[in-house]
Amino acid sequence: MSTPGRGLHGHVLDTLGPEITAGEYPPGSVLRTDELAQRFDVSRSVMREAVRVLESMYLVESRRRVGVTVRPKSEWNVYDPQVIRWRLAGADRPRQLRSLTVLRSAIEPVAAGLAARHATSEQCAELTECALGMVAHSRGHKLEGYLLHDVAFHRVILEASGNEMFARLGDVVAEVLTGRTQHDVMFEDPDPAAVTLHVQVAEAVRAGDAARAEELTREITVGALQELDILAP
Amino acid sequence: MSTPGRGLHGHVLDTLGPEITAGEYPPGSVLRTDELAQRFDVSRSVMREAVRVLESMYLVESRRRVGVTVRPKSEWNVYDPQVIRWRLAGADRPRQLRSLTVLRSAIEPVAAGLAARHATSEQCAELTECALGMVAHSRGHKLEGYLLHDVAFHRVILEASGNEMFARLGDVVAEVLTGRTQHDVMFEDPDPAAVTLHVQVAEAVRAGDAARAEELTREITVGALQELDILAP
DNA sequence: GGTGACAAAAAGTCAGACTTATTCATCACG
DNA sequence: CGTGATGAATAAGTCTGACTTTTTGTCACC
Repeated sequence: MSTPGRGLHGHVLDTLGPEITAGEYPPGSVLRTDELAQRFDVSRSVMREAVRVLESMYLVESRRRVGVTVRPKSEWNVYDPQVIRWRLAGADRPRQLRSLTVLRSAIEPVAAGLAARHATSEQCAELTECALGMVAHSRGHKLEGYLLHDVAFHRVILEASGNEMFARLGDVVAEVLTGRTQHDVMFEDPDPAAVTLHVQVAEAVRAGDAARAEELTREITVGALQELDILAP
Repeated sequence: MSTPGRGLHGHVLDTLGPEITAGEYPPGSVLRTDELAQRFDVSRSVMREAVRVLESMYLVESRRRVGVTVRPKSEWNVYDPQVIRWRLAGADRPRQLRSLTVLRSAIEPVAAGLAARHATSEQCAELTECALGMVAHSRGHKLEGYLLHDVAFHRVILEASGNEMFARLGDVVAEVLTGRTQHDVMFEDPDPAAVTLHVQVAEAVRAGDAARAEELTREITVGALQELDILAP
């Protein structure tokens, strides 16, 4: 995924971004453009472009006569897909995963409710197809296939909500679900109850039952929270 | 409060960003770096830095031999504070305001519930202070003072949730609330019921009653939705 | 009609010189 | 002593021009 190697400045970012988001430079640390350019063996122009990008992510601030200072974590643009990916690849991956899962638990039920109101018939069909795909891959260690349909399912829900802010979280959810399968929990077949819930959500959306779609999705996200030992109220 | 005039490339962005987010260039439009540099009377280096930033916001894509092509709206990083500001300042401000208010309605109740569990005593004190400030400015056309405390209130809630993703939405909520007061609805004193709800939320958080804090906040956000004629389920 | 070579176009890269704002230290003055 | 002005050092900011690389479109040729 991502967009690696789109030029020299991209390569610089692929190294420097993870370093910063991993907290290797404490807030207030000062980097010098010239030194960085030397370190990465690129020209100052290229280095400057990379710094501009980091600046637009609120990871650093460039000031005359001072240098490039690292901003405190609390100011980072944590919704930037690139930042999310860097952090998921780094040391505070568990923390990031928890934050994102809580975010999901807030967004997805509401999105499902809206989807029940706004989904087109094509989207309903896609949803059903995804749910059936999940069922088909729910037994016998077909985790890759299951994941594929799971991701697609949640993507469709978010898009069908008709809210662009929700729709853009599709990538984030995909990242979380993928990470969960690849690294963390879920060593064996998925929880049958979760699979059933997805099927029921698809039904509720098709039926236009917003309240039911919302509640069922809430149950799904509560399950996700519990997997990470995050207590549900 | 943005960060205007942080260099020539910033000035370019202040013009070009709003143009793109306003949809002046349809998706797939091609811009040339050299022409843009001429238009803004800056060097190519400066123009390239600006393009890099636009690229990191997924507004454009720069490809060799082709030029800088504008991406479809569906790919924009709509969570970038800069993009949000540009769009709020532009033509589809109403649409943006609706999206963000729906987002609020999903996030803030959950955040309030978490705040009831995690808020420090200092945060509880701040919250009460904000709520009282709202009460004090709720009558007699003191909209500026009311807004100030309202913004602070929601900021504290989001921060007290302990979730960094929620915390970073403080600026967005501030933007929405400010916009609402300055341009749109709310010509006279705020709804007394809303004021009361804020006080009650502060109480619930202090008491550690997560369910009550969540439900009361949900009522607040439902009110915000209704102000924009967005039907509540 | 498909295939491959060639040429044009635009972004990408680099090096070097110059400008400008900011900070810090020094020093004179109250 | 403090305090404020002065000036020098510093690192980012900017510009220019030359060169490279990749991609694409075209055109001849099979």
